[in-house]
Amino acid sequence: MSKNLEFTYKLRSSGLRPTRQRLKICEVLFNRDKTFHFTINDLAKDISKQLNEKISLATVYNTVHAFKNKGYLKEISINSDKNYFDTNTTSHHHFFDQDTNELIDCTDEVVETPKIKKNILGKKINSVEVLIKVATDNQNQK
Amino acid sequence: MSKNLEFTYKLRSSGLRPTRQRLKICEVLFNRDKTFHFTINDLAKDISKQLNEKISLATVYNTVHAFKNKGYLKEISINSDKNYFDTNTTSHHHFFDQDTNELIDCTDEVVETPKIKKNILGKKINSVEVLIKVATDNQNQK
DNA sequence: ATTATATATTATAATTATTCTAAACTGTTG
DNA sequence: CAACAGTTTAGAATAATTATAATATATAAT
Ligand SMILES: [Mn+2]
Ligand SMILES: [Mn+2]
Ligand SMILES: [Zn+2]
Ligand SMILES: [Zn+2]
Repeated sequence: MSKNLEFTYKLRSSGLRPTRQRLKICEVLFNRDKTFHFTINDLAKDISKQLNEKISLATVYNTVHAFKNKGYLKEISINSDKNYFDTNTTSHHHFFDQDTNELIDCTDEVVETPKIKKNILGKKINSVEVLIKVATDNQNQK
Repeated sequence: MSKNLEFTYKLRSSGLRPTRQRLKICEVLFNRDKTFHFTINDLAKDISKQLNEKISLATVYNTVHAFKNKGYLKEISINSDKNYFDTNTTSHHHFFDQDTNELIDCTDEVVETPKIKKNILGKKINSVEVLIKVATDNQNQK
C-alpha cells in the first residue's frame, strides 16, 4: 500500500482528510499510467464495479469538485450533454470525436498553442486552448 | 414590416412554417446590427419583456434547436453552468470572461486559427476553435 | 486511550435544465 | 372554406446537480 500512503500525504498536504472514500477515488483516478477524461457518472459506475464497497453519488460529486479546487483535476465543457473532467491538469488541446463523444488529448506535434495578439483591457489570460471537432469522413456534414 | 417579410421567406425557404412565435424569435435574434451570444433562458426573458405576448418555454427550446439545425444558430459549450447559442454561425474564436460568464468574439487580429498537423485516422476535421479564458488581473489565481 | 471537535459521508429532498406528451391551435393547400 | 400536417402549449417526466440534516469518521486535545 505504498500508493495509498502517497495519496494520504497528498490529501493531507492540501488540507483534505484522507478518508476511505477519497483514497478509493484517488486510486481509481490517479493510480494509472496515462491521464484520462471522465464524467462523474462514469466515475461513479467505475467505482461501484471496481470496488466491493459503494460510495454515495453525493460524495463522488463532492470529492471530484474538491479535487478540482485543489488542482488535481480539470473541468472541461465541450458538449452540452456531458461534462468532463480531466486528470491531465496541464494546459493542453483536445480532439472531440463527435461520433463517440470521446475526448482525446492533442500533443504538441498536432497543434501549437496560438499566440494571442490582443487582450481585453484589465483582464489576465488564464488559458488558451484549442478544440478540434472531428467526425467520420462521410458526406454527412450536419 | 419588410424585415418580417424577409424572415418569412427565410423560414419558408428552409421548410419551417413562419409562425407568429418563430417570427418574433427571429426579430429578437436577427434584427440587430451585431451578432451576440445568449442562453435559452435569457432569450425567453428577453422575449417576455420586449413583447406583450408570451411564448411558451418549450417553444423557445424547440425554435432555438430548429434554428440551430437549419444553421441559423451555433451552440457553444464552454461552461458547465451555462449553455450558449451564438448568432454568429461562422467559425470563430472566443474570449470567455470568467468574472462575468460573458462570451466575446475574437477577431483575426486577436488570434489566428492554428494549423492542425496531424489528424485522427478516418476522421474529418469539422472545426478548429480557440478559447481564451480571462479574468480580472488580481493575484487570485484560483 | 478517551473524549471533543471539526469535517465528511450518506440518503434523500430540492432545484435546475431540458425533453416529452397529448391536446388545442394555426398555417398552408386544394 | 374545409382538411391536414405541423406547431404551440401547459404541464408532466427525466436527468444532472446541489442542498439538507442526521450519522459517522478523522484528528486534536485531554
Ligand atoms: Mn441541445
Ligand atoms: Mn461544477
Ligand atoms: Zn485532456
Ligand atoms: Zn461567438
